[in-house]
Amino acid sequence: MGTSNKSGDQPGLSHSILKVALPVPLRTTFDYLPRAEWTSNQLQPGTRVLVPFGRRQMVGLIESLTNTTDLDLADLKTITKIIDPEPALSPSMLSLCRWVARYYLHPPGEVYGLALPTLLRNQERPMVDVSVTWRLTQKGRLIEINQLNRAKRQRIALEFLREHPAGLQQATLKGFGVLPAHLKGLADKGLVEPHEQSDHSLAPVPADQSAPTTYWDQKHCLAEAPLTLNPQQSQALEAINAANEFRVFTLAGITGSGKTEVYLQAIARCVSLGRQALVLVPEIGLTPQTLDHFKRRFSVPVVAMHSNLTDKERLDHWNLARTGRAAVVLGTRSAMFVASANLGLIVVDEEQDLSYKQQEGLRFNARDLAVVRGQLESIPVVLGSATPSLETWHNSQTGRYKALTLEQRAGNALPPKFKVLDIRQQAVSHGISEPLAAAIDHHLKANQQVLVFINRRGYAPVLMCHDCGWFKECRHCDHRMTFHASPPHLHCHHCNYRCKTPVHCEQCQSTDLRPVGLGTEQVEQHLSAIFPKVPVIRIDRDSTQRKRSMQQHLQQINSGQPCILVGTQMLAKGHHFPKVTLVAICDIDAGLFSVDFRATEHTSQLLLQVAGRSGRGKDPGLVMIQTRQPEHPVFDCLLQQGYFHYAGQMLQERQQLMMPPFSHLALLQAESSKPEAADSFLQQVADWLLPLGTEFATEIWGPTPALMMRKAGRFRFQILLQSQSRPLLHQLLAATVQWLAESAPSTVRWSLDIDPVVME
DNA sequence: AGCACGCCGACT
DNA sequence: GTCGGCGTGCTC
Repeated sequence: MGTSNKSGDQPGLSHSILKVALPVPLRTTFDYLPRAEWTSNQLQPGTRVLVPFGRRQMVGLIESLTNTTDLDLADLKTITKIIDPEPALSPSMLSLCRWVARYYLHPPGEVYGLALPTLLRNQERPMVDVSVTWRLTQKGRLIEINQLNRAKRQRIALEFLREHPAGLQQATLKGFGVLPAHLKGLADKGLVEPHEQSDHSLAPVPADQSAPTTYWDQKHCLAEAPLTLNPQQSQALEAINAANEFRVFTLAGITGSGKTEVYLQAIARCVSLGRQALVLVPEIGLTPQTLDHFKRRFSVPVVAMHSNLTDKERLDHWNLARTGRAAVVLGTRSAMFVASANLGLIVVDEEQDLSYKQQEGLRFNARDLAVVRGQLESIPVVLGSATPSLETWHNSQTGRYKALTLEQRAGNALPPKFKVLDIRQQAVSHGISEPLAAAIDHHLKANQQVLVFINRRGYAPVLMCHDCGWFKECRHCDHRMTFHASPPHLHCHHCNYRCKTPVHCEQCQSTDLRPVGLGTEQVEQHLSAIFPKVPVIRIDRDSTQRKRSMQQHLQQINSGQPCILVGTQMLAKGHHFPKVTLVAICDIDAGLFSVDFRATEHTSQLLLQVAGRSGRGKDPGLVMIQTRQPEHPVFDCLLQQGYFHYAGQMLQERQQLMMPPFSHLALLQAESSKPEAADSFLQQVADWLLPLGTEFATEIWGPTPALMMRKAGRFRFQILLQSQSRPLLHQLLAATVQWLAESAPSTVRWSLDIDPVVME
């Protein structure tokens, strides 16, 4: 700790120190000095800079300006250079990032890194692509070309440039074998000169000169006519449109009730006011169809933001949004960090979806950040869902969020009928009971399609020795290997380890190894056997790995011919299958009895989502649920009285147990290659934490082994912290993180999950 | 995270 | 004798 020479002691040196965030896993920024010739305009927070760090140069971001430092002023290094002529992050994005770093107790440099496209994170690449054009100088125009006979490429370049007096792009010249070095050679001789030009891909010029900040025609935002809204939809739309400051709306509507149309019209109104909209969809929901739907509706620029884009595409889209040229940004959770110059509305579709929670690194929840960002930017936020998360539902019940409800199915579609099949006394073959098989047959004969849902891929979750009960476990995880039939192999779904199918039992040498339990492959095979004339289409991660296979499957389904769809949750989300009239849920029981206190919530949401795939056309839908637990309250309460009633019941249970949303959780995990290291370290943490529990009104549970103690060859332990006071919990966590960063041995990796949603 | 420095095993 | 294993420590 430096005590002398604090710059703050020196008069006249206001704001002469820059706090720079660097992409290192340290919970601090680093202080640097600017060069004397730089103006404060060049040094605005959010600007990218190159700085010496250790013995290398790193790209960082000016976090703030200050005039004090904890170090000796003489120890500070000087910023090497300013990379961009303007800040990469706006003040509001900086505020969001600061909030995130504080709330999730995460290294600031990594948070800012998330808000920048990869290409800008560690490269010295300019923010906006500048394509370099070369043209001849006066000397280059006049020189006798034979003087370049000894430099063949330079001569070629000069010849080309003489044919194109307006100049040629460096990339074009490269196509003729002229490299930057050759051009540099010519430039050194004074024959050519570079001429910088901003990338034309960012070109759409203001259509209306009187409104220079908007890059589209506000009077003509729509490319196709909106649908007619029913009274409830209109009411919801009006409520959203009336909000001109921060306000969170929950749009709760059963599947098919037309939430999307409400979003689209709210977005239309937002862009007609010249402002931008940010729309978040679940990972699996951002299909080309969704994007097409938006692009078809709007005549203003819509850009996508998701992990399948190339780095260059992401940079371009980011720039379009940042500079206000993209009217709508449609993306997955990471899109919450995309800056928009003039954001007017945030929509989060299917807000309960687990893919909004990042499960490693910075474990943020994009839905929660939507609310924070809405508040920072003073704009309305819409959280839409047929089956809202209990947190969101609770907030809308207590009036913190404004509840909007859609109860009518759009068009003439009727709600599906539910039938619970008690299969305890039934003959069940490969997961399909006789009454279910009969119902499938019936629907197929009526020229309808059938969807069979099993949330497990592969053939069977276990391949077991019939003589002694032995089964193969993963060599890296505490988990059985899943049996896959085509091609035959064993596969660990937790670490991706694969091996050959064993021929005999490793314990008793018996060759009688049998698949136990259900997977999509098995059901597909069985249904093909009993309905040989009907195509059976399996949709899961394995069957859709090839690039266009999902699209091909969807095409076949949309042709409308009778067929059976077998699949995992991939089928449950976001698809519209108008010809499906029967949905079968084979194996719901596993989801009802999990140790995770959120299991019933997630299972009921998934069940209704799958059910919602049926009867979306003109024919009514039937949902058959096979179970050995027909008396479970989920069936009575959820299916008879609906999700909102069931949500109320689940909330009461949560309140009795003082679980979220009636308390706040944080999960501290530690892992190491040797079990003792992580365990004993967490024991130390617990010893340190326990005496503080009372003072900070926080309960400390653990350390306990993680549900799967060994995963991918590492041993995992955890401590769960629970408190009714968010600020106190947070204070305790902040102190804990500091303690951890100082004292964790290098063999132990730890992570902190604030507001965990799945307790692995 | 990188990248150094630093102290003990098998090798051109 | 050295090349190199990864443990520890530091980065404004």
